[in-house]
Amino acid sequence: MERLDRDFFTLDVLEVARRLPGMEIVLRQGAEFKRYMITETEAYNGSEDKACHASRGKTSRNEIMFHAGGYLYLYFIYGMYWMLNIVTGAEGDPQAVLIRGAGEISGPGRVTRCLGIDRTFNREDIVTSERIWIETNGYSPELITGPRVGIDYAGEPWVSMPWRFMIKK
DNA sequence: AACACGATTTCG
DNA sequence: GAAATCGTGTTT
Repeated sequence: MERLDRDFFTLDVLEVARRLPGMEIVLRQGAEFKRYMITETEAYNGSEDKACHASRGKTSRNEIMFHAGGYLYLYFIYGMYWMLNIVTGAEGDPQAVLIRGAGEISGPGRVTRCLGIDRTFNREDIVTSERIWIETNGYSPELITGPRVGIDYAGEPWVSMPWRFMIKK
Protein backbone atom coordinates (compact mmCIF):
# COMPACT_ATOMS: atom_id res chain seq x y z
CA MET A 1 0.00 0.00 0.00
CA GLU A 2 1.19 3.46 -0.92
CA ARG A 3 0.34 6.62 0.96
CA LEU A 4 -1.17 9.35 -1.23
CA ASP A 5 0.81 12.57 -1.52
CA ARG A 6 0.14 16.24 -2.23
CA ASP A 7 0.24 15.73 -5.99
CA PHE A 8 -2.75 13.40 -5.86
CA PHE A 9 -4.93 15.72 -3.81
CA THR A 10 -4.11 18.76 -5.93
CA LEU A 11 -5.76 17.05 -8.89
CA ASP A 12 -9.22 18.27 -9.89
CA VAL A 13 -12.01 17.37 -7.48
CA LEU A 14 -13.85 15.17 -9.99
CA GLU A 15 -10.69 13.18 -10.64
CA VAL A 16 -10.05 12.69 -6.92
CA ALA A 17 -13.71 11.89 -6.14
CA ARG A 18 -13.84 9.08 -8.68
CA ARG A 19 -10.45 7.65 -7.76
CA LEU A 20 -10.94 7.55 -3.97
CA PRO A 21 -13.51 4.70 -3.92
CA GLY A 22 -11.49 1.51 -3.47
CA MET A 23 -8.73 3.29 -1.58
CA GLU A 24 -8.33 3.05 2.20
CA ILE A 25 -8.61 5.54 5.03
CA VAL A 26 -5.99 4.62 7.62
CA LEU A 27 -6.49 5.77 11.21
CA ARG A 28 -3.76 5.44 13.80
CA GLN A 29 -5.00 5.19 17.38
CA GLY A 30 -1.90 4.72 19.51
CA ALA A 31 -0.39 1.40 18.42
CA GLU A 32 -3.60 0.40 16.67
CA PHE A 33 -4.18 0.94 12.97
CA LYS A 34 -7.66 0.81 11.53
CA ARG A 35 -8.35 0.67 7.81
CA TYR A 36 -11.60 1.39 5.99
CA MET A 37 -12.09 1.15 2.24
CA ILE A 38 -13.78 4.23 0.84
CA THR A 39 -17.02 3.15 -0.86
CA GLU A 40 -18.78 6.39 -1.73
CA THR A 41 -17.84 10.03 -2.41
CA GLU A 42 -19.32 13.27 -3.67
CA ALA A 43 -17.52 16.17 -5.37
CA TYR A 44 -18.10 19.81 -4.40
CA ASN A 45 -16.69 21.77 -7.24
CA GLY A 46 -15.50 25.25 -6.37
CA SER A 47 -17.05 28.71 -6.21
CA GLU A 48 -19.33 28.21 -9.23
CA ASP A 49 -21.00 25.13 -7.71
CA LYS A 50 -24.05 26.40 -5.79
CA ALA A 51 -24.04 23.23 -3.68
CA CYS A 52 -20.49 23.96 -2.51
CA HIS A 53 -20.14 25.76 0.81
CA ALA A 54 -17.64 28.13 -0.76
CA SER A 55 -20.02 29.29 -3.53
CA ARG A 56 -20.88 32.40 -1.53
CA GLY A 57 -17.30 33.30 -0.72
CA LYS A 58 -14.75 32.62 1.97
CA THR A 59 -15.86 32.39 5.61
CA SER A 60 -14.11 31.26 8.77
CA ARG A 61 -15.78 27.86 8.39
CA ASN A 62 -14.89 27.12 4.76
CA GLU A 63 -11.54 28.90 4.60
CA ILE A 64 -9.64 25.59 4.54
CA MET A 65 -11.31 24.73 1.22
CA PHE A 66 -9.32 27.52 -0.42
CA HIS A 67 -6.04 25.79 0.43
CA ALA A 68 -4.25 23.41 -1.93
CA GLY A 69 -5.49 19.81 -1.80
CA GLY A 70 -4.73 17.42 1.04
CA TYR A 71 -6.39 19.08 4.05
CA LEU A 72 -9.49 17.89 5.87
CA TYR A 73 -12.64 20.01 6.06
CA LEU A 74 -14.92 18.94 8.92
CA TYR A 75 -18.21 20.69 9.46
CA PHE A 76 -21.09 20.16 11.82
CA ILE A 77 -24.64 19.82 10.54
CA TYR A 78 -28.19 19.14 11.75
CA GLY A 79 -27.04 19.68 15.32
CA MET A 80 -25.40 16.25 15.57
CA TYR A 81 -23.28 15.11 12.62
CA TRP A 82 -19.76 15.81 11.40
CA MET A 83 -19.14 15.66 7.66
CA LEU A 84 -15.71 14.49 6.52
CA ASN A 85 -14.32 16.19 3.43
CA ILE A 86 -10.94 16.13 1.73
CA VAL A 87 -9.87 19.41 0.12
CA THR A 88 -8.67 19.02 -3.47
CA GLY A 89 -7.33 21.12 -6.34
CA ALA A 90 -5.03 24.10 -6.49
CA GLU A 91 -4.74 26.82 -3.87
CA GLY A 92 -7.51 29.41 -4.31
CA ASP A 93 -9.96 26.96 -5.93
CA PRO A 94 -12.35 25.84 -3.15
CA GLN A 95 -13.03 22.17 -3.91
CA ALA A 96 -13.63 19.20 -1.61
CA VAL A 97 -14.69 15.56 -1.67
CA LEU A 98 -17.30 14.40 0.85
CA ILE A 99 -16.71 10.88 2.18
CA ARG A 100 -20.17 9.27 2.25
CA GLY A 101 -19.22 5.65 2.86
CA ALA A 102 -16.29 3.64 4.28
CA GLY A 103 -15.97 -0.05 5.08
CA GLU A 104 -19.45 -1.36 5.81
CA ILE A 105 -20.60 2.06 6.98
CA SER A 106 -23.12 3.88 4.80
CA GLY A 107 -23.89 7.58 5.27
CA PRO A 108 -21.53 10.49 5.97
CA GLY A 109 -22.78 11.14 9.49
CA ARG A 110 -22.34 7.51 10.46
CA VAL A 111 -18.85 7.36 8.94
CA THR A 112 -17.48 10.07 11.20
CA ARG A 113 -19.30 8.71 14.24
CA CYS A 114 -18.01 5.18 13.70
CA LEU A 115 -14.45 6.28 12.90
CA GLY A 116 -14.29 8.73 15.82
CA ILE A 117 -13.65 11.69 13.55
CA ASP A 118 -14.77 15.06 14.90
CA ARG A 119 -13.87 18.74 14.96
CA THR A 120 -10.31 18.01 16.09
CA PHE A 121 -9.63 16.67 12.57
CA ASN A 122 -10.66 19.92 10.91
CA ARG A 123 -7.76 21.36 8.88
CA GLU A 124 -5.65 18.22 9.45
CA ASP A 125 -3.10 17.65 6.67
CA ILE A 126 -3.61 14.07 5.51
CA VAL A 127 -0.36 14.24 3.54
CA THR A 128 1.73 14.58 6.71
CA SER A 129 -0.65 13.59 9.56
CA GLU A 130 0.45 10.89 11.99
CA ARG A 131 -3.13 9.83 12.75
CA ILE A 132 -5.02 9.81 9.44
CA TRP A 133 -4.06 9.30 5.82
CA ILE A 134 -5.13 7.60 2.59
CA GLU A 135 -3.46 4.60 0.95
CA THR A 136 -3.94 2.93 -2.44
CA ASN A 137 -3.04 -0.48 -3.77
CA GLY A 138 -4.06 0.32 -7.31
CA TYR A 139 -7.52 -1.22 -6.99
CA SER A 140 -10.01 0.69 -9.14
CA PRO A 141 -13.51 -0.76 -8.75
CA GLU A 142 -16.39 -0.27 -11.16
CA LEU A 143 -18.42 2.75 -10.09
CA ILE A 144 -22.01 3.92 -10.19
CA THR A 145 -22.55 7.67 -10.55
CA GLY A 146 -25.57 9.81 -9.75
CA PRO A 147 -26.68 13.22 -8.52
CA ARG A 148 -25.57 14.43 -5.11
CA VAL A 149 -27.78 13.95 -2.06
CA GLY A 150 -29.53 16.66 -0.04
CA ILE A 151 -28.69 19.69 -2.16
CA ASP A 152 -32.03 20.53 -3.78
CA TYR A 153 -31.58 24.13 -2.67
CA ALA A 154 -28.67 24.48 -5.13
CA GLY A 155 -31.00 24.36 -8.14
CA GLU A 156 -30.10 23.48 -11.72
CA PRO A 157 -27.74 22.50 -13.11
CA TRP A 158 -25.93 21.69 -9.87
CA VAL A 159 -28.62 19.47 -8.36
CA SER A 160 -28.43 17.23 -11.44
CA MET A 161 -24.68 16.98 -11.93
CA PRO A 162 -23.57 13.29 -11.62
CA TRP A 163 -20.96 14.01 -9.00
CA ARG A 164 -21.75 11.17 -6.61
CA PHE A 165 -19.52 8.11 -7.00
CA MET A 166 -20.15 4.74 -5.38
CA ILE A 167 -18.65 1.30 -5.80
CA LYS A 168 -20.91 -0.99 -7.84
CA LYS A 169 -21.83 -3.96 -5.67
C1' DA B 1 -28.81 39.67 20.05
C1' DA B 2 -31.85 36.96 17.51
C1' DC B 3 -33.01 33.92 13.80
C1' DA B 4 -33.18 30.45 10.13
C1' DC B 5 -31.42 26.38 8.38
C1' DG B 6 -28.56 22.51 6.84
C1' DA B 7 -23.70 17.91 1.91
C1' DT B 8 -28.33 13.47 8.05
C1' DT B 9 -30.13 9.92 10.78
C1' DT B 10 -33.56 7.73 13.37
C1' DC B 11 -37.92 6.76 14.96
C1' DG B 12 -43.03 6.23 14.45
C1' DG C 1 -43.62 11.94 7.72
C1' DA C 2 -41.29 14.44 11.25
C1' DA C 3 -38.22 15.20 15.22
C1' DA C 4 -33.57 15.72 17.06
C1' DT C 5 -30.20 19.45 17.95
C1' DC C 6 -26.56 23.34 17.35
C1' DG C 7 -22.75 25.76 14.76
C1' DT C 8 -22.57 29.03 11.29
C1' DG C 9 -23.94 32.72 8.37
C1' DT C 10 -27.15 36.36 7.95
C1' DT C 11 -30.18 39.79 9.57
C1' DT C 12 -31.66 43.07 13.17
